[in-house]
Amino acid sequence: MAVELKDLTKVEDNYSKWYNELVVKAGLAENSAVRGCMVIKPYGYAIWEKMQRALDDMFKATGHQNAYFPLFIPKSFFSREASHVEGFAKECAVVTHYRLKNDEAGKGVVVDPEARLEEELIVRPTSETIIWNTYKNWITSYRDLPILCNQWANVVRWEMRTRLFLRTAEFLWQEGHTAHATREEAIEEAERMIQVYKTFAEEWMGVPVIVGHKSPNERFAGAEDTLTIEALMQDGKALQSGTSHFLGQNFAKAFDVTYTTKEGKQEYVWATSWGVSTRLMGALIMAHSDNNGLVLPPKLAPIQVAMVPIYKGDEQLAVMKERMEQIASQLRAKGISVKVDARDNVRSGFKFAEYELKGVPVRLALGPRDMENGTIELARRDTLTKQTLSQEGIADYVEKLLEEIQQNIFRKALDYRNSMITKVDTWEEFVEALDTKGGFISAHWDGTVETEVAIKEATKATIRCIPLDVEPEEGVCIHSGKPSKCRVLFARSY
RNA sequence: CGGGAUGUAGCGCAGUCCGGUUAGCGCAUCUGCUUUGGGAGCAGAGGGUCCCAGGUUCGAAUCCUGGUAUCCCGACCA
Repeated sequence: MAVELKDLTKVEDNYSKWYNELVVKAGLAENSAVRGCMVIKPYGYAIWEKMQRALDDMFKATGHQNAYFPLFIPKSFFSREASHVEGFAKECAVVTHYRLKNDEAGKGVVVDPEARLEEELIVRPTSETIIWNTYKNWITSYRDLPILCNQWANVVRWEMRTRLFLRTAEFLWQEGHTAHATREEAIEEAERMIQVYKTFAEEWMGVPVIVGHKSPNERFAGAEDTLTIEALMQDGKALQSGTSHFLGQNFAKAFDVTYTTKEGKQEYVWATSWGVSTRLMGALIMAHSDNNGLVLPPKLAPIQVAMVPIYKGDEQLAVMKERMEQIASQLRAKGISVKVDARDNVRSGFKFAEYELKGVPVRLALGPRDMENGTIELARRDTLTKQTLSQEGIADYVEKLLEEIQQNIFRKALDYRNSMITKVDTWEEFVEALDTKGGFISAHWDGTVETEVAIKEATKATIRCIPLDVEPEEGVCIHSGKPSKCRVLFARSY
């Protein structure tokens, strides 16, 4: 066993270090030899696959289809939409050549200077431009609309500083790109998809999120409106976990995508795009884990139940293994993923620690005492409690328990999140809440970019969102003192 | 891109200031015995381009010059 289990840094000591160690030690991912990129290990990928499948089902259920577009985007595409290029230009990987050759001076392989591309290719940081360049060919009539496509892909953003899952140079994501005949239909689509994300985050990941609009300053480059789901991590910092953009007619105009209406008129198409990434795994890890390791919600756990024998000698092991397989097949019949761990080269205690580190929701241990009494020991990862139960009916019990754990993990995160929303009315309260407590701060803002930027410079806190369900309330801006019509949520964030 | 640090066994590190036996420790690995209801113990073994290149020296992991990679802090991050 190559995983080193001991000495996980404590959450309170250094959150960043703890997170990093956890990701590596639990076998989820590690930094690659390539700058800023990430290697996702099989166990981590298994979680991602479950997330992917659940999301994909939700996209299909809302009428979307999968498609795939090119990795390389001609440079000129970017200059079509002015704010889009401004938003991404600083972090693009650029392909300039198409051939290598052996160095004549004998020092390995070099880029062949003769093989320079006439127009550079950009490795996609997001695919709006190449997709709208394609949609131009797909759309001529109102009969062609809507187009509801999703792409599962990897994208590259040359971030200056990276962190496993949260911000890597290359990451996996899905990006939905839809085209609509009317403004209303596109807005409805953007709102529908942010709700899909909310449902996924809360019901699958057990991570409560706040849905809202981004302030103009935090909007996606090229969007008219950006909807976001904002989650809160255990160190009190916010994490933007998914976004859905109403793009207006910006990309249709940039790529000249028009359609003929029923009345025979030419109109520009309305667009949305929406995406979530492997960053969600970072959210999952940071939202639930403790000093013993990961805590995974049952719906996303690659292994839902681990079974560990406690035994002396091969004969005992054989007997227990057989009994465990019987119980395991009862569980599997209910669609529960079970691992019977009959390895005889590591000890039981090691296995206990390992499954805790990996966040397996339920552990069943079977020892000589249990064999005698017809009992089994059940340990819950979320509460770290143990109980001895009858082997009779254990499958039914575990089935219900997994649902309870799923609920409990969400409930716990929700209670914490709710306790970390602080209402303040003055600048002093605002700064103090940020420094001593963290979390979301609900405060009045005058609605201007200048104030937003000034607050960011003074405190590093940004407007995470203007919640959808915000209630109108007269007040004055905590920074400028100008009138405000509603509260917005501030936080320091990842 | 600015500031700081690091590069020695699979992983984590000591040794470098002040050059000198065969480069060392912990974890991991392998072998044997004993153990087994929460991360086993003892004994033994294997494993090295001391980041790369050049220089100084009788002698370089150690000193000098250049290069390179990684990490941290900032800036940046729809």
